[in-house]
Amino acid sequence: MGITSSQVRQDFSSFGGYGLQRYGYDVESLHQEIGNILGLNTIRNMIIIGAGSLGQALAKHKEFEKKGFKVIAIFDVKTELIGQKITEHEIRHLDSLPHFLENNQVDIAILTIPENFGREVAAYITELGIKAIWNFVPIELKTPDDVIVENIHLIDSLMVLGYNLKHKRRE
Amino acid sequence: MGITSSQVRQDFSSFGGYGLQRYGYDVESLHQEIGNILGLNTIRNMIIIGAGSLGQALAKHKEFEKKGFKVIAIFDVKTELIGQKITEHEIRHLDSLPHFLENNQVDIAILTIPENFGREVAAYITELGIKAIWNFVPIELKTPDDVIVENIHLIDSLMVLGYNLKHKRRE
DNA sequence: TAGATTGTTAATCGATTAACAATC
DNA sequence: TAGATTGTTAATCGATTAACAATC
Repeated sequence: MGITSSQVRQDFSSFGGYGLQRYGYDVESLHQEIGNILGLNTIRNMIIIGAGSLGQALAKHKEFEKKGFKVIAIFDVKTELIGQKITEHEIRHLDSLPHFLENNQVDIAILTIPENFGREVAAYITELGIKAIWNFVPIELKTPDDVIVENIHLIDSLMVLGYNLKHKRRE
Repeated sequence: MGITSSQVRQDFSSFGGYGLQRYGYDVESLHQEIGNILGLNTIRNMIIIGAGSLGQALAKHKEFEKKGFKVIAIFDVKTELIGQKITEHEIRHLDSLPHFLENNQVDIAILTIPENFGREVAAYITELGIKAIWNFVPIELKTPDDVIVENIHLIDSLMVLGYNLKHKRRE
């Protein structure tokens, strides 16, 4: 992974000692422990907001659930999409979100909507009590202090790649 | 964007001076200049390897081309996918890649294949002369020194979000 | 000229790496 | 006990922030 042994030990020790001097680490229990730290043993319910091709692709992705991240609903505003089925989920209208939240625990909202709706929808869902956003919209969301945002900015990543390609620089 | 004015000036000055003291920056020409640095005015031809839902979603994404990143072909190995149309592109068999490369300039390969094929396919395409990989496979690719890799590790990002959520920490 | 803002140097901060003592 | 490897302290490195002189 391009990481030094020093860094590995340094990082592990932030969370406590997991190894046995002289013998090394027990891979099985270390793996388990890291999973605990990351909270992989608890199930997180996620909703997808924006049922475009990216939103649909994420809904179909199977790897997330294996790590405890479960998609429980998909929302959009386009009437032609409402009712359509993606995997086992019918696309719901965003207007039904407040009602949905009353009856379901939602831990994370995945934002895969067009750029121009980004701020508006982010404000809407945080007002409804969403505390974590996985943001695929290429903008910096301004959210209340207690809301956690994790960004996936695809175009930024691609531009970094383009820059490195132009300047022939690795990573 | 949560960046200090110091950092902005520091970063700009790495590439030269673009501002006028006392007056500030001319946004239009600065924007143009940053585009030049990132190479946004040159067109990059990209191919998608792996026509699953994620690969298809990226093919349909319109924002990349606006920044000069153009998808010119999609490859897979699943026979039932070959010939199927995604936007204007027919899905081609990966075996036809060498022939395709003889007749087309490819700057970037987008890897959206299952994890277990990651290393094998990366080795295959770098051997064929691909110099840049936008890697969506959740592994660290080992590639020759002159190959540029930019990773999008979705599950890592999601786990970071999960961690921050558990420990109630912002960004 | 006076003043606002850039460009640049210096200080600070945090993360990575190195060194080494603790210990199983 | 001897030696290998962890855990931790110290050194290094790079990036961010602060300070300020240059200048339009």
